[in-house]
Amino acid sequence: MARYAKALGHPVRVYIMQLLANQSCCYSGDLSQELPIAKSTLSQHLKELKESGLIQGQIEAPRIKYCVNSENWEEAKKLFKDFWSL
Amino acid sequence: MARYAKALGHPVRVYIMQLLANQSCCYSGDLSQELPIAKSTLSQHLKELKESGLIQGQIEAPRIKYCVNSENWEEAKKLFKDFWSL
DNA sequence: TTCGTAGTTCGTAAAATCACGAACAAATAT
DNA sequence: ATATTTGTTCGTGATTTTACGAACTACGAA
Repeated sequence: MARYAKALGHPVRVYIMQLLANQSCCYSGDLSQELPIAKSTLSQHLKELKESGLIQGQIEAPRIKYCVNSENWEEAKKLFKDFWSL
Repeated sequence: MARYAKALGHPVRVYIMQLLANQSCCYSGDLSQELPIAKSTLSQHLKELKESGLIQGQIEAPRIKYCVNSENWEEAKKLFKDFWSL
């Protein structure tokens, strides 16, 4: 729970997850264009999201596709659902 | 959203909020007994929860009663509910 | 008034976070 | 073979977080 919450504890990461929650997958480049941060900074945020388990990345040709990690996403969802009594 | 998530990004603070979610109010001393951390550390966590808006403290005789800040709690609840599509 | 209780604030230190540019790796395109 | 695109990793700082003990404040009890 705290691990997932921590991962969502930064506006950029919330933004990314909201995007992924809608379209389930995206490329780092897409994010890079929309967000006013350095590529390396973005990469770091993606890494943190990956380490939290919320997302996973798969190589696809020249770029990397980031997707929600469904299993952990559902786990987190349940934890938060219970936490907020939803 | 990120602000609330960040506040919940530590096990001790999650514990405190889970407790408060059930009984709505508690004293720092109660927490101090249950948690294996220094009083000052606990005080800091409570301060962060206060600054995030999730709780509020009111002086009551010699001790301080911490309660859920209902308004912000509901706001956070809604934000998370929407975020997770619950 | 003096003591004990409850809790905060201060000072300190170690670790983690956030952000950037530069250098790098891997694949594709020219 | 060289250049371009895509993204990671490295090195560096500034800031924040986490944690502790010690000192302090405020209140009630003896």
